[in-house]
Amino acid sequence: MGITERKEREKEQRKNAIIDAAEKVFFSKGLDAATMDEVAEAAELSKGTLYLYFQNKYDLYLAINSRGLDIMNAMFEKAFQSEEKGLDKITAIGRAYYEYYKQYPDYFNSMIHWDAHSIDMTLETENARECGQKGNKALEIVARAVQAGVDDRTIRSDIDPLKTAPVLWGLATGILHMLATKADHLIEEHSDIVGFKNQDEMVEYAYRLIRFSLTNHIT
Amino acid sequence: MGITERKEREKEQRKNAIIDAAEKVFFSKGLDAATMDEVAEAAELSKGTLYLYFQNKYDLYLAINSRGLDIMNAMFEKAFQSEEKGLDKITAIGRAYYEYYKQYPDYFNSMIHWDAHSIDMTLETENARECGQKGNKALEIVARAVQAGVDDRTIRSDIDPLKTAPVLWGLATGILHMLATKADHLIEEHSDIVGFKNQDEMVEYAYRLIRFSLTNHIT
DNA sequence: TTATAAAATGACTATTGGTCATTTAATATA
DNA sequence: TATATTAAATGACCAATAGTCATTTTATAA
Repeated sequence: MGITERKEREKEQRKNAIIDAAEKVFFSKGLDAATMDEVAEAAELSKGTLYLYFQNKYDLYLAINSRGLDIMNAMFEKAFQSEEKGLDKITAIGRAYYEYYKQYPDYFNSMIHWDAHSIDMTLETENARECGQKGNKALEIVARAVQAGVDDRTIRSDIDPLKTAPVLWGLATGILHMLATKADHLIEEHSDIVGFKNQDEMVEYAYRLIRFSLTNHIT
Repeated sequence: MGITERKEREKEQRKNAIIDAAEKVFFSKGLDAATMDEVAEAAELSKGTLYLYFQNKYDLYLAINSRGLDIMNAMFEKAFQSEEKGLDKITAIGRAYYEYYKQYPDYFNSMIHWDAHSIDMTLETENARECGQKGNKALEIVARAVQAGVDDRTIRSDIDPLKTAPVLWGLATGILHMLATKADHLIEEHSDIVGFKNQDEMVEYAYRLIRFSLTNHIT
């Protein structure tokens, strides 16, 4: 009898329905301002039910973030596949990261909040673990791309993939964080300090710099 | 009569005493878990008094962050002065940033929270403005260093200081954020993905890469 | 049809950010 | 010095909300 399976499936569906509702509420109001009552309302469930599926408010937020990471990793995989050469794979992943930021700003922001929260709170839930694993997966994709670049000589041979991948990740994340949190203000209000017309230009410039550091320049 | 001046001074002192107390509480418990009652208790004042000096909890947190930015900028200025050549100034500032992260991890973390908060909440208080200005000042110091490097030819002549400064800032911040939020976990638990023994090594590697991208390599 | 198990509910509690009428202290005035 | 006025501090209070749990409802098994 497939009753257990069906129930399992329904449970998963309900869980996803809650996450759907939570996205709407959290993304429109922000994590702090959003209330669990509002999420319950949006999900057409009672508040108590939410806590049958998620340990607490932040655990639910991590479930949202986990979804975002899936989308991001899918975009990374696609970018990886789309190019032949290692260096081009890296560039493609970098562009995919920027695309992710632009197409899914709310998911991207959830990553920033995840980061900030990890400083003073470590949650030991399934969602927290999944987020961690998916973060590692992103790193692995980058590492594979760097390795490919070392192998096909499109990047400098003295580059260590296991060192370069996390560094590239940090560098790109730093730029995109800046876009998400400060860039617009700087570009619009402080053109005397920041010489970019828009975000595209800043990403292009930053990526070119990074790319430059990976390639060989001895003639 | 200097009564007004003295009162002004006392007000400032009280404000600082509150920030002192708030640092202890916020840094030990984290922004969310800390309560205003605890801050009041630590400051030996009633809770109501806190709100005579700060608009709300987060405004008080920004006052803490503002202090951190002062320390950071002072370290940057010192680093800038410590070297003759532009490229060395940039390197020194980068190292000062890392030193700041290590010596004042709590202040550094407050910057991360500031970032994250700026996504869904913009506070229009004096402390918020001060933080913004001090952030810009950091950027200016970097820009001056880059300009010096262009002038003395220690960095590539096609580098635009007003573009490069914010990018460098984003890159370095990205690396240090990673150290603050993920690096230890990655280094200890995922040595198969991340090839660093410790944080020092990661910063060295990342900075070398960035430095490489600023210098001339045509023989 | 009845018993059992699973899922959902929503009233309730505890916590806490923020307020404000009242009190206390400091300064100015007579 | 005594009194009036202004400034600073207080803490009881309120509203909002995360999280709980005894009770009810629904689904499944006997």
